[in-house]
Amino acid sequence: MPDTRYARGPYRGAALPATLAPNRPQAMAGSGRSRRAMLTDKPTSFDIAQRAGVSQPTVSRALRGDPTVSEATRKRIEAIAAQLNYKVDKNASSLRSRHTNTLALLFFEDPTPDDSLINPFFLSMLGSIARTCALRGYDLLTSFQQLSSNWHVDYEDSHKADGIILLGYGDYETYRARLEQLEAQGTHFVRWGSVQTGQPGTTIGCDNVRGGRDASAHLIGLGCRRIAFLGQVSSHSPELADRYRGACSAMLEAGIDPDPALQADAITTEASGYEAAIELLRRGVAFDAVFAGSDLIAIGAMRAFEEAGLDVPSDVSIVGFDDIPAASLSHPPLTTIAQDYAKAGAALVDTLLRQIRAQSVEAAMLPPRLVVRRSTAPRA
Amino acid sequence: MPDTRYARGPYRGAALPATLAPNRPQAMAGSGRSRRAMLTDKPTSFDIAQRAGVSQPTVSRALRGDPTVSEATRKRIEAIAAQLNYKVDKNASSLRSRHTNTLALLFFEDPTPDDSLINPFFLSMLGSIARTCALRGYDLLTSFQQLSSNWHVDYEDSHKADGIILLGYGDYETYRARLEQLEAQGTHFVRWGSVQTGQPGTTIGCDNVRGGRDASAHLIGLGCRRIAFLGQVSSHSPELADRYRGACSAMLEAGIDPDPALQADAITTEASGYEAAIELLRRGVAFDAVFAGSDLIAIGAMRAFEEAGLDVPSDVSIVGFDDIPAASLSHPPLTTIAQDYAKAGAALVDTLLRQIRAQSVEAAMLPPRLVVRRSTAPRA
DNA sequence: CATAATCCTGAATACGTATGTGGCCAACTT
DNA sequence: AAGTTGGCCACATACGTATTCAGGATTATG
Repeated sequence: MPDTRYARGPYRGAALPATLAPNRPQAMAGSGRSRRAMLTDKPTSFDIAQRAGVSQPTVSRALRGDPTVSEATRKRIEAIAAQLNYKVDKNASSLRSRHTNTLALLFFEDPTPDDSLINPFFLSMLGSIARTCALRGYDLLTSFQQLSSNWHVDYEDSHKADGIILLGYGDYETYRARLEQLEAQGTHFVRWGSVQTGQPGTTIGCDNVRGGRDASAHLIGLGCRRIAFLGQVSSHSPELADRYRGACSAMLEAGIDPDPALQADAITTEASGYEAAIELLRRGVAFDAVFAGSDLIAIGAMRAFEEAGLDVPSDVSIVGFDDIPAASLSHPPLTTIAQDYAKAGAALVDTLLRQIRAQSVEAAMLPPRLVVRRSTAPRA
Repeated sequence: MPDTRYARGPYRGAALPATLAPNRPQAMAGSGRSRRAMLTDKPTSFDIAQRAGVSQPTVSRALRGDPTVSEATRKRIEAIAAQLNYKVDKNASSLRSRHTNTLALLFFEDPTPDDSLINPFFLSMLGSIARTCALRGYDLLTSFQQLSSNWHVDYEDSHKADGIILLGYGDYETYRARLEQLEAQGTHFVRWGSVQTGQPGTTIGCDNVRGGRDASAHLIGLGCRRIAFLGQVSSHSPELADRYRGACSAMLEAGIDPDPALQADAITTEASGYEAAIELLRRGVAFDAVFAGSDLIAIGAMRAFEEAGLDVPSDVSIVGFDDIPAASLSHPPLTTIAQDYAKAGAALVDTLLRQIRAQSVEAAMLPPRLVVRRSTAPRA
């Protein structure tokens, strides 16, 4: 096998024929370019350079605000660029500079690959993330995938994005394996989730323990003593487990012993919340309040209670978590622990950008906020 | 001014010195490349070529399934590429081939640039569009902007995307100007909205007239005779106007004369629906049913009616439009006209792709579907 | 067996930008 | 006035892939 077959470059060291010049010989002295139709061909930095009487590199530098270009030259170039409606070619720019000014958002929800049932909480987050990206001058690539797909490994390798934001619920064991893979690759990424030590990558999340504590404290303050929790508390959904833990600690502080019979598993869907409430009722244990692991669970539970003839809040007070848009539209409007979408999205984007720029990053927990609506009331 | 200053290419036609070869002289015969650290450097098609004993173009062809590459060669190349975890560089690929395999989604909502109040209908659409893009092998760039921004003109010019999907409500006059600008530029785009003749570009939308007719027919079938409409009917929001027109035609067919006093303006928010219902009550005109221009309007109206002591559906039946997730969670669950998100997203993406591929495209209207829940009931 | 058709591959090069380096000129130093 | 500094800019080139063209090898054809 000849060792020159895979050589880079056209001539492999042989002298170049004098009749061949590299790079667009037809554009010599600008004549070739001007023969082309300006209406169909987007202008390039060479076109701008030609009109401005400068070289192409000067155009590139001027448009990016490089201080080595004089003010007068820059102004002139900017004017011509605007006039010709010139836009920097993103692909060429990224190819040369090795960064894309684009972030990727991976949105996964393993148990529910159904279009319409995307958790509203994450959709609100998406809005916030998209807006923050725009403010920072970054584009956002969005993808909805199964957690088990290989989507995440592609994005940096193929230079589509400079970093990845991970958003979603899913089985935490699968999730963790993916995170470790990303970290091993050296991919820049941040995730939204339960903040715990010893996890791969950087996590931004709500202070779920404190949120759970606040929810319980609110109910206890209303005179409730038998507080049920609806939501999975296994290691597969760390957020819900954290919320439960916070709730328990508030109860213990108030001298209430958390009763395992008052906890029923549910995942974050309305249907699952409905089922969990039915299960709770079936057990026949007394309760005067429900802390639901999420708003969707709470809304499902309220439907079950209504069907069972229980009144919210006079028979049972309910607190949710997330403050999704539907929470204020439910009947009655739901008392809940709000997460600040705007801050959360900004924190995710800014942390990722710091990581991309090789600045120090650290996990962060955002404070939740109790929003009292009409699903909770003092005990009679 | 010398006329060679802006010339393309390094030598401006002079004979090339024999000692200089274009393109990576240090990579001659592969030696330069192999000196670099493989762990930090992503492999290129040259690396694959070297290991496979073929040239770089053959690698490029093989990985894109070009039939001129023999099966044996392709298999070998694919194996090596997989082993080295090689990924085609998106920027280089797009730069050379002049297409990006990326679509852009522009999401605007002019009156409400607020993060949290994004219309849930569009968020559901986003999920469907993202999923369809993934199925078609396209990436999706997402942006939330004001309609008045210049976002849309950038995307094709800077070669970030091959086409644009426009989604959102907003003042139709501003909107139309933007559409004309896009068309003049020759940008590939489709929009979701009211399908009308003589509009710039290609529009995909729900058959709003038929939806309005179905909603009214349903109410008439329940014995309602005084049907109010909540929603703007001006040319600024053509969808709502279409829905109203459909409602009126159903009433006329049933021998009912639409009463202008039974129409109150509202935009697509819960708050606006609430206000419109208050306004309707204030007028003191009798009505036995409400057709709301959207689910959010309907939910706001239900809140107003509850506060006014009116029972839904025994005092007044209500029909919404869109079937957003919250519609089934409201109290009572909302009868509404459903739009098929999955089909809508697929239609938008596929129409845009046809346009990009220079195939024939045409506007399309998707059939709506009446979903009866508990906010409507036969008149006593 | 010569010639044509076919198949496969390599050589050469373009895509449009960003950036390291060197050089020219004017404004300064001693 | 000779040397020195910055300020600005042009030159040369790399980034990694896709594509056109031409040619070698193989097979089909007469």
